[in-house]
Amino acid sequence: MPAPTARSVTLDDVARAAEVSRATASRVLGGYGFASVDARDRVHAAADRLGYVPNITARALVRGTGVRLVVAVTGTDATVLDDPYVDRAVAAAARVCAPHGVGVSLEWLPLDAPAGLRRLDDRSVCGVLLVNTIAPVLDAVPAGLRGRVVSIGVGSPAVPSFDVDNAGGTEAVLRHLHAGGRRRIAMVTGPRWLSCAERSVTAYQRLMRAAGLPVRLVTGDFTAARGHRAALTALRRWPDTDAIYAVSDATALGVIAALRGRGIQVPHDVAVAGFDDIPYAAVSAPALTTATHPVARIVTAAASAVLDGRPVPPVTAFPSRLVARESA
Amino acid sequence: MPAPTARSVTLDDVARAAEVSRATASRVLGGYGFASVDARDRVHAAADRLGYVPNITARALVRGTGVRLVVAVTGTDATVLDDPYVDRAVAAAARVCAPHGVGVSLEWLPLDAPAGLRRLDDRSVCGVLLVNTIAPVLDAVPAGLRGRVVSIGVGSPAVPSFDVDNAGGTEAVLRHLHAGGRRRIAMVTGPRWLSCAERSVTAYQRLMRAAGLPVRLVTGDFTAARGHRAALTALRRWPDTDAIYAVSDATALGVIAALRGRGIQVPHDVAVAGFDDIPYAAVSAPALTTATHPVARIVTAAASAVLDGRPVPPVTAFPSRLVARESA
DNA sequence: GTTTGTGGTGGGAGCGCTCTCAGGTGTGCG
DNA sequence: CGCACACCTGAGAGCGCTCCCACCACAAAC
Repeated sequence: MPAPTARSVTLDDVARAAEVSRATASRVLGGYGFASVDARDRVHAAADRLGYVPNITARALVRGTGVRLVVAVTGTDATVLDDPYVDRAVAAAARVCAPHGVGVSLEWLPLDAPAGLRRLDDRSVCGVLLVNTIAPVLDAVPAGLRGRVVSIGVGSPAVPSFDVDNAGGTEAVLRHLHAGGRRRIAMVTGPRWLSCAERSVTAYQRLMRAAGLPVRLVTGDFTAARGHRAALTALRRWPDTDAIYAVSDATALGVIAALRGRGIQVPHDVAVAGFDDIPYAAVSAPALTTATHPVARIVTAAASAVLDGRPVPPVTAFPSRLVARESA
Repeated sequence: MPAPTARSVTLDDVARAAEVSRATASRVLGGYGFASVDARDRVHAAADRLGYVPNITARALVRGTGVRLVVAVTGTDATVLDDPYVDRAVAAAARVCAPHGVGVSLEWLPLDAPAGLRRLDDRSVCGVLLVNTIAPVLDAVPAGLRGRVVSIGVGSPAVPSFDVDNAGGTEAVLRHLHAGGRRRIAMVTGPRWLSCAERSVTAYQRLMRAAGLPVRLVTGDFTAARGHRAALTALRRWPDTDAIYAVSDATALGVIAALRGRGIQVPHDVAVAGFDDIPYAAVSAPALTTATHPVARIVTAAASAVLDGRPVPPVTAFPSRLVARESA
């Protein structure tokens, strides 16, 4: 339970000191309505002298605007909150919200309890950013939250989506591998319940089939550890694999570590590509070829949309771009 | 400007539906004071039926408790907010705060404007976590914020500190390098204005002098790019360097990339060690030897202390532990 | 002279909640 | 029977703010 904070200077104090009414002080400080130059000066002087800082809680209460934006991450367990993608999203959201005096909360939305969203239907919540979410969660958005929820990923008629062009990014990576002469390309997927990761899988399947190449899928979960295991599985099943495309960079780094452990040269024997362009992709050995997308821009756009409360187009797609480095 | 949220079910609605007064409903839902079994049942039933969610803003206003916790990061520019350490801190803080309905804001505190803290002396702020801060900022903590501020790093008489044992961690790493036969150990520092990073430098200097070994310092800034440059500088100045200790893992990964670029074998020719144990330390090539410290635990402790408002010991130190991997 | 602005001001309601306080009603005990 | 002492309840003040609305003074237009 947060402890009460010390009493501070209120608008009443300022008004009294400036010898005007609270309404006038509010008008001056809020910058709306009329006020004589004289009153304006006196109020500003008093506010400065007293060190007045408006109480955002009270403002939020009367305006009914909410004071925190929730980043809700869907997943099987709370470890999804440790994802670097989530970290970046929270940081970007926090930066957008800070000037509004709005805080950011991180919530885990269990995969099997989509109704958990209801808990957020509280007027202190000015918006929700759904990360890595699934259709049942979108369907469970309570009416009171409508218009204040956006999804970073899959959308729905009721929930606008700000999304990465996973299919386009996947295509760029696969074309690059193909251009490098790779033909037996395995893919380490994300969790299969996550439709935005599945879009990459669908794109992979489509492109491989179109090119008459074999489809080789191993399920991963975005983590490096799982990527490590997945690489070994792929090599066991299809020893002639000459490239591995991982749906996240963390996974790709795990794949590279596994190959190194097996004495397999990257990219000479097996090329490896990831997806995300995390900071360490550039300094891994070999430096990781991946697809980049503007997480910060996506989240900034999404958070701004929620905060502004403007109507938003149902889908805003952000392009993904190939970053060719050493690993493929 | 956040948009007004839809009108939702209030305590009055619940009270009316349960045919009790607002006070009784509040008492039942708040779990304090007396209430007959009958009233209790009716209120709970009504709350469930109506889908009542308390408005945390209103509660915070009347209790005067604040609804957001600010993570304030000191640095020369806003890019400090992209630090993975900061990301982890925000995520951990958000997780502690969420159950209290408290949001987390991220603020950048310019290095040359310690008074920026004053802006936070607002009753909507229930606490401040100072990250990577410096003495002038601590001295500038406004009176109204006293008791609600803790520092992750250097402390002061007015501001309790939750800190990593940088000196101990540095000692552990250097002893490990020494035990591996390394004698010409260069160090890539953090920003020189950051006293908690400087503690590592002091420990390095002390230990090297005590062992009669040369002190070789290059200034870094925690980034991989700077680590890359710093490694080249160190090699130019002291070509016989046989180990590089970087004060952050990101820096160390940059160092390894630079050495690889020069065709220098790690750890055969030059050993490399970092500090932090970020997730990618384990999957880099070679896997990075580093010192780990419990960021999540530190921040959790700090955030809980602020939220609880209990008096806190002036300094709480968290041990740092060597993680020996391949790079040293 | 009356009407219609137009700039300026303050009263006051009310956002949704907590919590004090003054009052009940019922039981046990001297 | 009176009194203390539970248990239980609701009226109401008030957290700090915004903003509607009534009001006033004065000037311009009819």
